[in-house]
Amino acid sequence: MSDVARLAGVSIKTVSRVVNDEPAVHPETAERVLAAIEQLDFRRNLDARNLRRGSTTGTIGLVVEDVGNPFYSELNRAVERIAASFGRHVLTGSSGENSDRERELALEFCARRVDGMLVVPAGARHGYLVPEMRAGTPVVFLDRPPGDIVADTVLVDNLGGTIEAVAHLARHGHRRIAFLGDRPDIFTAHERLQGFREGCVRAGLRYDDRLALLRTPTRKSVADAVRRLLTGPDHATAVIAGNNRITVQLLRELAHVTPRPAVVGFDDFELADLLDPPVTVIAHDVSRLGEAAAELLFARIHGEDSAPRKVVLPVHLVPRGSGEVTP
Amino acid sequence: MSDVARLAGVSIKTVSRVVNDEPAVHPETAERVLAAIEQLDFRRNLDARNLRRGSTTGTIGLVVEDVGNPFYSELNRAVERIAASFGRHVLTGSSGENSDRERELALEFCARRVDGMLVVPAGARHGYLVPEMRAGTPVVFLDRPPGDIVADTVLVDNLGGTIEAVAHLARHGHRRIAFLGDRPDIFTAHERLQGFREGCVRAGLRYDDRLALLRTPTRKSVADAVRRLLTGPDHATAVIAGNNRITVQLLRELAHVTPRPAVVGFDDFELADLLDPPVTVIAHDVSRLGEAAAELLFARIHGEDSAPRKVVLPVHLVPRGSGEVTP
DNA sequence: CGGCACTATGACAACGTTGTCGGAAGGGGC
DNA sequence: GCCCCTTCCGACAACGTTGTCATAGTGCCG
Repeated sequence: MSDVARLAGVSIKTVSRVVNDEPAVHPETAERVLAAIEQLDFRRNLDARNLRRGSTTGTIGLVVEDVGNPFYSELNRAVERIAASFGRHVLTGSSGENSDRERELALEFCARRVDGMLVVPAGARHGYLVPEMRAGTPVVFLDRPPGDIVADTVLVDNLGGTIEAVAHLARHGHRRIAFLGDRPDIFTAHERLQGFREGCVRAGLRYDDRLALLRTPTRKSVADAVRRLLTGPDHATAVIAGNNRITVQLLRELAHVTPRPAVVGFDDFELADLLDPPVTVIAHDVSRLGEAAAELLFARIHGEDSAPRKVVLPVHLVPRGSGEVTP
Repeated sequence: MSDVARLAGVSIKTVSRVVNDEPAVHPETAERVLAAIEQLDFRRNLDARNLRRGSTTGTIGLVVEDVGNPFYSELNRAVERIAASFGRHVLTGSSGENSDRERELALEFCARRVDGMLVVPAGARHGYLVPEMRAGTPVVFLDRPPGDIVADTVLVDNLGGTIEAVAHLARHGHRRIAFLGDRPDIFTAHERLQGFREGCVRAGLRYDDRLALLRTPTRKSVADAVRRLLTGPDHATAVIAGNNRITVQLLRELAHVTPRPAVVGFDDFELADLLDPPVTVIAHDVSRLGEAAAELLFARIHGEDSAPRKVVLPVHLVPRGSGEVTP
């Protein structure tokens, strides 16, 4: 900046005025300064500016499990949209369902002084964020609640959705329904299992522990589950898949299984309607989830200091065929 | 920091030493300082640190068309992986295929002094980046080349892939093949169209202009294209879809069309193998694309200053059924 | 005991901006 | 001629760190 000032024959303060569009600078002087800036390829140093002004960084952090997963990328897009409307940018990170990595990312983002943070928890303990929150970085949790603290949270109705799925299958005559979920330490997986149980009870079915299997969805684990739950003499006639990854793996495994069990998947996914049979899902509005969380976060950033809120977004069953098979 | 220093009864320099893990500080003193830090919830100001050290920001920018598109989100994930291995974070932005927005994002990221930037161009002019690049921010373009400047670029073999698709369909007896692409001003769309033409020539087919349609893929435009190209007396018996969005839209439109034309899609996508019939695609390794670009970028960041490189990654046809239909 | 090396610490300047304040120049009213 | 107001501009301090250098104390060697 001082180089610019020297070249333009003014003081650095005047240069500062020009780059900040402050009034009270003669048009002719401004012109000279702009020419000098152009000539020297001057870029003002944002760090220095922020330091001096104590201003915000203009970014928010977003920690998800995997930015490559369509579910989270849709979330990411929605968050980005809201952030852009508030003139902010988004710093993203994938925890890979690893709580240490989640913590590392979240603290790193705080150290960068993001204006706020959105976190899809991977771990169950979030006390490490309390000092940050107290220090003024608002945090909103989404899709899953924080482990051991109270904070703003936006969830979807996992329980209700799974209950509805069971009811739907029961209405179509299924008496032995299996549930295939993700690791039980993941909140959504746990809650959907609860919904499964509750759904069985409400539908008057005998809940059988051996019909619920909770594992990280890999090709192998799902194939194994199919073998154990959906084939053999005492097999289930219908199955509920606990999330989009599981549904996809499951469909892949079921491609050559006959008779084919009825399937209902939690989370909608692209092309579900084009498969044969089309896949019935418990759908929820992922964009809405991201938007709601981001909007809440910006309310906090702008000073809203009411008690922590807990929002639960509705889900709804989309019947497409795969869940309407009669056993 | 001075508060911490006062509370611990040391100078701020010593506090600085502690937070930076510098040697030559007495363990007991360090303990006192750490206690004070804890008690006061001290967070060091990264802006000041960066200002003083003139250090890098530790972030790289990534501008894509839409972080919500599975293609770009996979790219994003790959970039993030490489960035993490270099201890960097990723700032993402969606241009929405709008060149002004692309420019705005790119310049904004530069103003934030990212260490480097990856850009999937939306526009055709990138002269605006020259001053930034000269000022020391390396930029690597991926998936599409920059418009009017020379810079590092990582592409996939659009031409070869489409030629192969035409050859494949021709081998299965198709003589009238249609091409459905995105807006012609998008590089990949244009190049794939060229490949389509060239492929027709090589396969000894009469190239018919009316069989190629380039539009933004919307429900309506694709439905219209299906009506015009794939039905009626003189209809094509096979169609090549120019990217993943178009393929999906196309499949949706074709769901109830008989006889069903053969289909080959550019870009692989999830569940392509589970559709009926499974969809033949020209596949390329999206993760590899992101990794190659990110690796090149980090080489530049670390001072590699050879001439701008142009990398073209291979594609390969994955026959699955939809392209092997005989007319 | 003088000299030297080493450890632990602090004073101070500097990084590149911007906010505050004050001053010079010019114009207008009395 | 004097005062006051407005417009334009610069000197200077401050933001919160860290690098440089200096200093005091300690232990060891000859």
